[in-house]
Amino acid sequence: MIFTQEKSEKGVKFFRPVQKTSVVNDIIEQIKGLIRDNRFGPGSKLPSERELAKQLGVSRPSLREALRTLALMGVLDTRHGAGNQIADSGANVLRTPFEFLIVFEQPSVRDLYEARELIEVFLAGRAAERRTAEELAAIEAALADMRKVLTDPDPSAWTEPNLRFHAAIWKAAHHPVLEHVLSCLRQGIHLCIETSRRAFQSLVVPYEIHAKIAEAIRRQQSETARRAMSQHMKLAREALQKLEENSSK
Amino acid sequence: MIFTQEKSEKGVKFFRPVQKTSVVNDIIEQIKGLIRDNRFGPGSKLPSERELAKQLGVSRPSLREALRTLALMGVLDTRHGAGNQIADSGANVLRTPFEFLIVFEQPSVRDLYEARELIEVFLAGRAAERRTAEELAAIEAALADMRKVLTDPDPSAWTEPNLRFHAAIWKAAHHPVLEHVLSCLRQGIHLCIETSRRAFQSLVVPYEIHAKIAEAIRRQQSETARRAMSQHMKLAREALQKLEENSSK
DNA sequence: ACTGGCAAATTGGTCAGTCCACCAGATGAG
DNA sequence: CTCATCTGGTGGACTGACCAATTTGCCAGT
Repeated sequence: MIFTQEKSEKGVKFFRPVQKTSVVNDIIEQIKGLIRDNRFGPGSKLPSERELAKQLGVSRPSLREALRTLALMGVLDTRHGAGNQIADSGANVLRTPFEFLIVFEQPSVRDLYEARELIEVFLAGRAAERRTAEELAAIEAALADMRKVLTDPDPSAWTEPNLRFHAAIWKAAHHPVLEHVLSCLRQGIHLCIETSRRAFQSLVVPYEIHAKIAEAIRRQQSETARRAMSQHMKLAREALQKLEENSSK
Repeated sequence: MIFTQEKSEKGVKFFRPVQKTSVVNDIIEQIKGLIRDNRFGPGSKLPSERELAKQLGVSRPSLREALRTLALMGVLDTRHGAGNQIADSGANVLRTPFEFLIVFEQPSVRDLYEARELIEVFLAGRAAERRTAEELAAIEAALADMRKVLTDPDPSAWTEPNLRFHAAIWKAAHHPVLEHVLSCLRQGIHLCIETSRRAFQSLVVPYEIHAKIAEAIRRQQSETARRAMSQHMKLAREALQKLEENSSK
């Protein structure tokens, strides 16, 4: 047994001159801690890289490795010429990692869709329970826009309000974690949404389902919202499946 | 106005000397592509940093920023002295980002638990449908170990087989994406599992529920497995809630 | 011939300094 | 007062160097 814990502490007056595993990991942990303790709120600006490097007692390249990592993960917003600042929300934090997850596990589209269905139905139910008046308005506004483009010759006009409709429901559910997970899932099967949409001859049927969902959320009927969303997912899944069968023929 | 865009291009004949947004982003995209196309299988070793930097036509610091990011996301395993190698699986890819997500959104424990419940029930149902004989054996082995420690004076002995039991079910569900998401959720509420476990006077009741889940999975009764897991989650949630009430008093 | 330990080569970890591109606020002309 | 321009600050990227950990293989001792 060796007892050598008391290293002579230099007169450190800055942050904490690194102690743990690697310099970069330590920097990241420190910044994470600062965010957690609300020392840096979302959107607040960090000191310049040169200044921060001096305070942390590390070189700029090392600091940059840490900042880059955080930026890539969506924790920081880095603008050339301007500075680094904490991101406004954790909306993008899962994006890049999720892409790698899909690259690694290479799940089937069907599995992704089932996961989406699971969470989407859940959030629809919660949205019916917790939506505020403003959030309901956003949902119904998106629905109205969907109605407008029902007869639009360009079917891609449907995409934007459709996306907005679902996103509004997610927001109304007040569950940011699942919201972001779902957002990543949706991105993973984005192509499939596009293709399955084309499987419908008419947009009238899907529109009516969306309207049913919105109605249930308006009346705060959780179970009805869940059923309607479930029906929506089921139809979309079937359309997707039909498309796969056609393409495999 | 100065027009100085056409720098003389050195004779680069290696990979592709960077084209897009930033150097680091481009490197990450290239490596991601290499993994996706199975040019680098899981566990395979990358060239040394100096070599890779030369091939990519970038400086070592830039390359290191990229590698560091990938390492922190769990895509790469970096060992000092040895080299960089692709991770064995995407198991850790979401870990760190998820921590940041929780730091950012600061969700309530209740919300996290609801999310866990949602996915856990879903996976239990799938496990009943898709488990292989080996996976069932792993589940029942964990259950047997849980039975052994029922009378153990040290309540923390319960934790390990309990964790193994759930992990075995996740594996048997064959849905890696949701499995990893759930794993991160569980980690986020890890403390709560510990505390809620202490809320039970006896471990007999929770053991019986686990046995019920395993039985349903054995008989491949999906809906029964879902109901049992749902019951398990409900009890744990109530225990957690009771604990919160006591601590707030 | 075998084995154990030591040393050199390899590779990641860190640093200092330099130059370039970009953004923003100050500054001066209209 | 308005607007174009300039300048200081900031991030982006590179070079070169040195340190530290690991691996490898050679060599001495058995």
